[in-house]
Amino acid sequence: MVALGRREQNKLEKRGRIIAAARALFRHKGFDATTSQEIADAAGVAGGTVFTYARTKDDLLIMVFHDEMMEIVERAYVAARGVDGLLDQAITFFEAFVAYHERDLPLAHALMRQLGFVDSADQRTLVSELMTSLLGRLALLVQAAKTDGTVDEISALIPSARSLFAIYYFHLGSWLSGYLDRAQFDRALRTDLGLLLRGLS
Amino acid sequence: MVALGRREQNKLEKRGRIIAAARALFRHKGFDATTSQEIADAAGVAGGTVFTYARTKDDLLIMVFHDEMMEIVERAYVAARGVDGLLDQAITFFEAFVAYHERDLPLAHALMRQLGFVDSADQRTLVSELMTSLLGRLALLVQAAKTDGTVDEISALIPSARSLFAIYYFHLGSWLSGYLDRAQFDRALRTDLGLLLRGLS
DNA sequence: CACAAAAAATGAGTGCGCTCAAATTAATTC
DNA sequence: GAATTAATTTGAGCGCACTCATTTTTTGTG
Repeated sequence: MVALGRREQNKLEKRGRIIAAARALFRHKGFDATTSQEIADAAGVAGGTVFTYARTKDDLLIMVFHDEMMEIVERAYVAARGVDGLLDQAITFFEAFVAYHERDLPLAHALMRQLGFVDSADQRTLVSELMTSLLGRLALLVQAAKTDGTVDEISALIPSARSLFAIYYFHLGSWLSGYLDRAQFDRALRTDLGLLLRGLS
Repeated sequence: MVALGRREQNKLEKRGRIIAAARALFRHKGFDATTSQEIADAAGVAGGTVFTYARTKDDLLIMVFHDEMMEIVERAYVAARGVDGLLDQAITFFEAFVAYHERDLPLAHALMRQLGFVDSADQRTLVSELMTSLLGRLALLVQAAKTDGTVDEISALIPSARSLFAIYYFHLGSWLSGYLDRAQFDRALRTDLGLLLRGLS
């Protein structure tokens, strides 16, 4: 067993307080309206301390989402396994994320904007972890749906999972950015995922 | 003929100066390093004036890209028509954008980040215009490649064009965000576009 | 326990995006 | 062409994300 020194303990606990404070404030007041000073106050640390745990306020947003999103991936996978046909499975899978975002659209907007381009190594680590988990689950669905005899390695199915996700992600952005309303989003997603399954030609 | 009053004239010309100044400075110093005051100075207006022509500095970035991107769409279409097979046509098409971004990666990063989520109506207008043009051209390529006898309306081919673009856009983000290097990007793009053409099942 | 070295926290300070009340300029009316 | 109204410009000022020299806390050593 690895004994965490007092220092490590404190840091971990403080980090937790900061993320929790950020989450609560982002939810309650919105991302932009929340100041880093408020987060610091709520976490019981000085203003500057926040920035030793997160390089930017944006990093904080990613941290806030990371844990919750990891759970949604599992929930989405379980839900998807409960339906028949890869198309409906994929839609059910993504629906779990949409439902999650729908509970706090303004924050979803902020996240979308942040994910659009990731520039810090810290963010990349968190997002990579999330994507690996998400694509892995999707790939499992694809694997189970394969009926053509070939027993593909899961890694060979990542491109398929990635393509499904790419299409979902594009439409998600269109919806959150206000190009599509929710009904249009659902329709476009089904259409385009279907197209991917069937093939363009 | 519509006579533009002196006022309209001035506004148009001033708008042009501001965008041109922003473009030059963004290219020369980078987006973040350029201050709105510098743009104002270079355009010969007061600091506040910049924000009557663009609501935010981000809007300015979209404006800077809009015109150039519209041209790239045409160039990309012409280039794509010169090759055979929809897959290679699509790759050639997107390659034109990649080549454009490659000339100024830092700025491409900034744009990517901005497109991730669009919140102002001004931005939405510009981006919509661009996407309509882009998807229209892609749809033309798809139409020309159709050999199955069906004579589809161009609007019926938008989902196909959209799906192609969605996959490109996802990989573009992965590349610009540093998840993929250029070679990996090329490979992933070809793989996934091919998958879309053939179909997952 | 005393002391030194390293790590972490602090908060006043800085620069920049953006606002807005006041000033300027253009259009309109008689 | 003066007077009135409307549109545009202006720049000082504000708030907030982020920095960094200093202080405080923790760990390691004899």
